[in-house]
Amino acid sequence: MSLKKDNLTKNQKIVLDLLKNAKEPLGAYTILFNTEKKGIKAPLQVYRALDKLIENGKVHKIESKNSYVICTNSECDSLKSTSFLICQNCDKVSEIKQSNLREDLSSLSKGSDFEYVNHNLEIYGICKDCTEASHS
Amino acid sequence: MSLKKDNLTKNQKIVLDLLKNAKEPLGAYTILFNTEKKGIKAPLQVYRALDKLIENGKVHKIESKNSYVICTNSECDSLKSTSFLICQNCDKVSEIKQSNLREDLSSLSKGSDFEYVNHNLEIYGICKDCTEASHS
DNA sequence: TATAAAACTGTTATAATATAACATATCAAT
DNA sequence: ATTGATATGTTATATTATAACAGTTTTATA
Repeated sequence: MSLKKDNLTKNQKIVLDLLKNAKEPLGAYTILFNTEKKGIKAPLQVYRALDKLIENGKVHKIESKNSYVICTNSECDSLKSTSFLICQNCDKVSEIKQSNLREDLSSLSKGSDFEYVNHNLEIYGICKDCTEASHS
Repeated sequence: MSLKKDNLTKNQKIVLDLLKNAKEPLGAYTILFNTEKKGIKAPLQVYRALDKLIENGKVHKIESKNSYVICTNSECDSLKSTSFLICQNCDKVSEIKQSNLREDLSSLSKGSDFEYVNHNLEIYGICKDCTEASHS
């Protein structure tokens, strides 16, 4: 029957759990330091877990920060494309869920005779909370 | 009179010249190895030159590749935002020049109560040349 | 249920990317 | 000429990521 098992392995669960509770993106070595008590001892164990979690679409990498966040986009149709709003003040990251972004970028690419496959969008600015805080 | 001098320094020129002639994005250490004959001897000299060139908008960093390209966008209004088409086949990079992208992303951000400042967009796919080559 | 293939683990070492710290030199405005 | 800002040269080190290899567990199926 070969029902592809989707369960996570021990190390993958440890890393995913940490990211679930993180308030901002975490670097691989921050993940390492915070999972040592749970048995993860070497960078490779972290990177291997991250690789699989990214492959599954459960985690994304923020390229411009070399750090990792949990996927919060339940309708994440495209595993390989990512779109983020990153607050320059508090470092919080939120995922953009607008579904037509993919189509928009695809047709934008077509305008340059470029065949779109996936994308990585990182928008920097100030989040709502920080804007409000500065007005008070 | 204090006319802000915009001329580049020796190291900045060396690095910029190399990038001008590059067919694809170059990593900092590739830049280092290729400028040693011109007198650049240490990573820091490369990184410092790159920092300034990026600040001037003459060079951009491709975050997902940790590499650097010359700015080819003459109307580059926003020094800090970048938008690229990156060919997965030949590694060639072209800059997107569509001027309303900035506005589009800004209003997209507003929809999430996020105050847009700048962005970094990396679209992966297949360039025209590679598409044509594969059909022949 | 034996077994082979595939996936995951543990570990050590090392590669690739980037910055800190400090001394000196050059530039540019008064 | 002097000062303040900016650039340079250099050594050391920090940060991020992968290679290589041996051993173990899981999974599919013969």
